[in-house]
Amino acid sequence: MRLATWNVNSIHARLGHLLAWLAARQPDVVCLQELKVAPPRLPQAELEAAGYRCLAHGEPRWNGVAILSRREATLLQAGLPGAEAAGARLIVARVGELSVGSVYVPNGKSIEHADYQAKLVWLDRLCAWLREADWLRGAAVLGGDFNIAPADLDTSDPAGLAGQLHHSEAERAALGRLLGLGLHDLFRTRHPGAQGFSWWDYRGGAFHRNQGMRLDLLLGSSAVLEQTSEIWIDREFRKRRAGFIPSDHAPVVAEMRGW
DNA sequence: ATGGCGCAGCCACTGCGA
Repeated sequence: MRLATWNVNSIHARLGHLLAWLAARQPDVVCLQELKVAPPRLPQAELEAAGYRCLAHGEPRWNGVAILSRREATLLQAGLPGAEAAGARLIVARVGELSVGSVYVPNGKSIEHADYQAKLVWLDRLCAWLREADWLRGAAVLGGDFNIAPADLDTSDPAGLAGQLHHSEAERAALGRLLGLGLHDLFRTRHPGAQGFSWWDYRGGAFHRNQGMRLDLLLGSSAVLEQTSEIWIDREFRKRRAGFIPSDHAPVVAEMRGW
């Protein structure tokens, strides 16, 4: 089974790119973030024609998360309870024996901004909700844009950006508490010393210069880690291709023996 | 000249992303 997460930066603007990627990579389950579309305007027909069911939690203009699957999927949760005002940032579904969550953590703007404190509160609420979640105890994956560079290896300028947004101790501690629930950062676990970014700024030729961060993570339970044979970042689809403007994020893809 | 992006929407500017 092939499972992926991808912040598409608007599912409408990216639809042609997304369909080309689905056809090329043939993933079985995909966590999407930043749909930026009201639910009635989701491209359900195009996704179905491509062979994918789509469970989504969206709102106009901002945020929005979805889970695509080739198999039947059952919705377990749409929205983080108690954090609805922060936007549509969480959806959880069951696909066969596997539970899958797609998450879009608030950006935070800057460590001086009120949104940064709201980001930390949101992460604490997610952690508290997951602690009580039955679905996390079995074969489970939480995939998405966590908006945190987990360690210095995951950013192109660890000295210059030390303590700044995505790099602060408080953000990394919050991510650490999520991992403390029994989750594993699949990329880091399988590639302990490798530097692999998943986001590059649109500006300044950042992708070409490989100035980026690893913000997009697949966190798996122990049962999932045992079944993960490979995990890789699909940089090909961050490149500008004929007729397509890419997202500023690349897909992160995991290969699993089970399910 | 101090930016060399891209998205959606009460649409020609603004807010947001990271």
